[in-house]
Amino acid sequence: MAGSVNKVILIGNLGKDPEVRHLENGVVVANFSIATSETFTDKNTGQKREITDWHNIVVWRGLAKVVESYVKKGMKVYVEGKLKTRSWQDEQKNTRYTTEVVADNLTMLTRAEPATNQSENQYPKSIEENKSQPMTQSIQPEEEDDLPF
Amino acid sequence: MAGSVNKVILIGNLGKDPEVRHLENGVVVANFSIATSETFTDKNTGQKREITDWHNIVVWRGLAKVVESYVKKGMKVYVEGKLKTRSWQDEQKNTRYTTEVVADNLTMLTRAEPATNQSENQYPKSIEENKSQPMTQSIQPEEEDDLPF
Amino acid sequence: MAGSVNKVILIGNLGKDPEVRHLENGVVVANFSIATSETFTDKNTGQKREITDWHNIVVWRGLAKVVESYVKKGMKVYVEGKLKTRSWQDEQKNTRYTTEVVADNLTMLTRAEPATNQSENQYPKSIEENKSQPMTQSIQPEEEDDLPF
Amino acid sequence: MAGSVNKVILIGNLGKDPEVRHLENGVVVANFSIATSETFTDKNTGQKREITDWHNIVVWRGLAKVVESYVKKGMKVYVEGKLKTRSWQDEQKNTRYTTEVVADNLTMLTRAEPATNQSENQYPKSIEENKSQPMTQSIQPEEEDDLPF
DNA sequence: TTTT
DNA sequence: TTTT
Repeated sequence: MAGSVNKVILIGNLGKDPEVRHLENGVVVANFSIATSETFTDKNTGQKREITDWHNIVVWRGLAKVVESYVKKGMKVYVEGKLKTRSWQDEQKNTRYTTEVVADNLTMLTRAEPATNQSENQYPKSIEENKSQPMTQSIQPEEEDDLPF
Repeated sequence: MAGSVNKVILIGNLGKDPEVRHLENGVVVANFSIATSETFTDKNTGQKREITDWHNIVVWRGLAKVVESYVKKGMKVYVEGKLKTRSWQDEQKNTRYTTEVVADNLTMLTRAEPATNQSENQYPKSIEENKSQPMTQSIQPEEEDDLPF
Repeated sequence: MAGSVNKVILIGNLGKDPEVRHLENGVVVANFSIATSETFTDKNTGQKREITDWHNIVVWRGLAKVVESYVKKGMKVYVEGKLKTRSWQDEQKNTRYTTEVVADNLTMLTRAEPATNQSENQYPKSIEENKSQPMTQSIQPEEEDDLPF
Repeated sequence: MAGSVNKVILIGNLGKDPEVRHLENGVVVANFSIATSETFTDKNTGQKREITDWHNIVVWRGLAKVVESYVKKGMKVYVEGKLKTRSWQDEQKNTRYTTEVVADNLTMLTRAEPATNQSENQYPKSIEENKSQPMTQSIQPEEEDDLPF
């Protein structure tokens, strides 16, 4: 179909570290999920309540490598991409559907630190060295809080 | 969580007429799906191929009434809303998930004609006359209140 | 500055045919403006009124060539791009500012017909025939290549 | 015109504290500007360069009151709104144009501290105490009514 | 599973 | 005028 648009814009925090796979052909894929939330007033109780939505994000190739190196649990990110629903077979041979956001733009809104498999902060030296490397392409770290006003 | 954004922007065509339900409390809900597509070149064959994605749209209340009256199969619409994934139980008591776009803004990009139950094109005269009228204006939701999505 | 986003999404109709320039270095630039409008109720008179906003669009290179060939006065287009404000000197040597949308994505929402210099509707037959052809496909910037999502 | 869309999405930092005016009819308006930037490689020198764009933001009513209380110089914000160009007369009676983003949604991406008139960091004690409070939640406009932009 |  |  001609003349269509498919665009998703999200800002949210990662619930876990990304899962990164290096495919046999050398292509890299990263998956992670981010939470957004909204507050509303419960009609019955009059109380404020918060609803959290979780969004599955997929990134490919160069962007996946950046995610592998810099994006991790708890960080806030801006994600721009397309909605894609893919089908798969479950164990009972039912067709099931999963909707994901295939991101083609990602900006970190939290200060970046190199991601590690040991997310409990025991960085090996090689990762420390990454700290002094320039950031890859359009993706840059960002200071979110503690501004010196 | 503070500081999150959840926004989807789609332009696509309806595959079928919307399904509209009038709930017992008087609230109206409309569901429909729209297709977006993108073309890409198949790496192996060098051929152009088209991938179509289908998106489930939900609209509530006043916007649902407009959909009921004016939006139907084949029309192209602009939809703006939020990504929501809801869980439900299938017959085998498995938890399953469906992702939808809950729209809070909808603009018809095809000239509107009143929707009918006879979507097979037997328009009464008054509707034929509408064909020469200018396109219906942009539609906004009348309220943004505590919705139980 | 890291972590910034600059995005504009417009759907509107062209007021005039685009102006296209071929620069000495071979680069092509196209300029055109599109109108969006919104209706509101005048507080004093209770009357519905419509406000029209005009937006200056700039497209470069391959996208400008497509605009040159297919986009013309009256067509409805989807435009996605960045806000840019540039300064210039008027005749009295005052610094003045013009804000434009530099588009990197453009989709025709009106059935495309090849643009002509005779925009006053004296279409040669070959263009009339185009009227029955399916809408021209979505136009993407050059860098969107064969991705196997 | 029917079927139009006018949407701007920005993430950037405020260059100065907002200017807030309380109009005679009680309506509040806030103006501020935010910077976005992008980096690119200079074709001639091969050097990385950064271009900063400044965007004029206007917010009305309830949202302006929140800006008055919480948003200030240096903070990073998400802004969603409409592009509006208004004309005015300069001293030489030339018609000039200014383009602004009239925001209807604003989310602080920096931890909020109450704005003060003394923006030179002489916080009274009560405001220091506020520093330990959680970030203000996402801010929505309380109404979308007949605005005289 | 995140975040305030 | 911001930010890194």
